[in-house]
Amino acid sequence: MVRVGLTTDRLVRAGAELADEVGFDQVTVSALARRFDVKVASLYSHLKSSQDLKTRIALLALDELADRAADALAGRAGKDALTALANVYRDYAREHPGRYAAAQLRLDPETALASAGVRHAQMTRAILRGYDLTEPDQTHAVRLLGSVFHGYVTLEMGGGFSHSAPDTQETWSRTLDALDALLRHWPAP
Amino acid sequence: MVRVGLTTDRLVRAGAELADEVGFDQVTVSALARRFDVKVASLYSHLKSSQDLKTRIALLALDELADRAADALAGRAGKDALTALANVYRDYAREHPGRYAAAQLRLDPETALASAGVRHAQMTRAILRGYDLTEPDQTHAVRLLGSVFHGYVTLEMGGGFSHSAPDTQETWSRTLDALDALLRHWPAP
DNA sequence: GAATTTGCCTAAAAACTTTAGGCAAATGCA
DNA sequence: TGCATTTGCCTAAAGTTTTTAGGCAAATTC
Repeated sequence: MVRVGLTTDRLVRAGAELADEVGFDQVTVSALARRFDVKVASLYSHLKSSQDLKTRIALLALDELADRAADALAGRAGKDALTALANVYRDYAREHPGRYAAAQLRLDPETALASAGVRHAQMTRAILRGYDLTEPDQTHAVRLLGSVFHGYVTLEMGGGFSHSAPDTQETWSRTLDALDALLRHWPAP
Repeated sequence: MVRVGLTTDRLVRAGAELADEVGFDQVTVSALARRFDVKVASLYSHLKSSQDLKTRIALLALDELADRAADALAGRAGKDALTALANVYRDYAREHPGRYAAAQLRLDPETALASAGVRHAQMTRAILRGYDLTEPDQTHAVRLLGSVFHGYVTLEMGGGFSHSAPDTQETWSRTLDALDALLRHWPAP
């Protein structure tokens, strides 16, 4: 009996690829076993459960996204940085729809805190150093940017914009213009 | 054998309640049958499939949301209307998390066109009549508003904002201030 | 009251999840 | 090198969900 060499890591990476190919909600322990040509039960030495697999894929995606974001932000500031970060999210979602969906998985609070989610918030905050916002407003702005990035990407990928006229690339760049303008002239309460 | 009086409509409404209680992804034909104390197969006279059930719950949610939005917008304009619409989404998501999740279900294009999704876009556009935007910019703004509303509500409900300081109500109202300011001074390309 | 339709049933197959226990390959150690 | 232990994948089996097919009795129609 030849051993395939399964590890949690290989399984999670394969699960992420599977997610991109067939959709995150189609990722199943059975499908993964099939992909490795191995019996289903064998995966349970490496994964606690189906939920465990999904959580690990989510954490992988959050990590990859944070790495890309860190890369993109290096040496940039102001609108340049804003655009770069925004494009990281949008491009990642297009290249890896299954992983992006995974990154949206609701994590329990402890897992969330240990995840790269924290890095994401920090990087968004870093962008705001290029603008002139006082502390409480920075937090509001971090949340607003997160909402726009995530909301836009989700709606665009879900086909929410597909039936109307101006193409979405145009809206995307106008949205970034608008956000930049907003951050430069953040309204008082 | 007493008849329970199942109909597609009752099943869908019960499915929506179930979604709010246990989460949309836990909604299953089996669970629904259990709730009516009826055998699973009996539901298949009223529902084509599990997917069919989910789609119908999504359509119900979109409809309810559109009805609430129409109500809220009646007699309002400008920032007043903007705030009202935004709060409809946020409140609905809080009151009916399962239904709100259902509303995010990806529908096939024909179903989407027949859904209340169209009404949502129209109402968002109606708000923009209170601001001074030319045609292509209106579409960009509709998309931006949709992104912010959906993104914010999703992140807030997913706990994405829960570990930081200023409370989310404050961010929400500052976000609406910011959007209002942005629409009043929409930047040229 | 008989005929038809309708509603819920039993039965059964297929897929996924998860646990328990087994055997052989890999690894560690004298 | 040879033996003991650990590790990796296996078989077996039970539980859940989805879906189809066919049956019987209640409700509706005439």
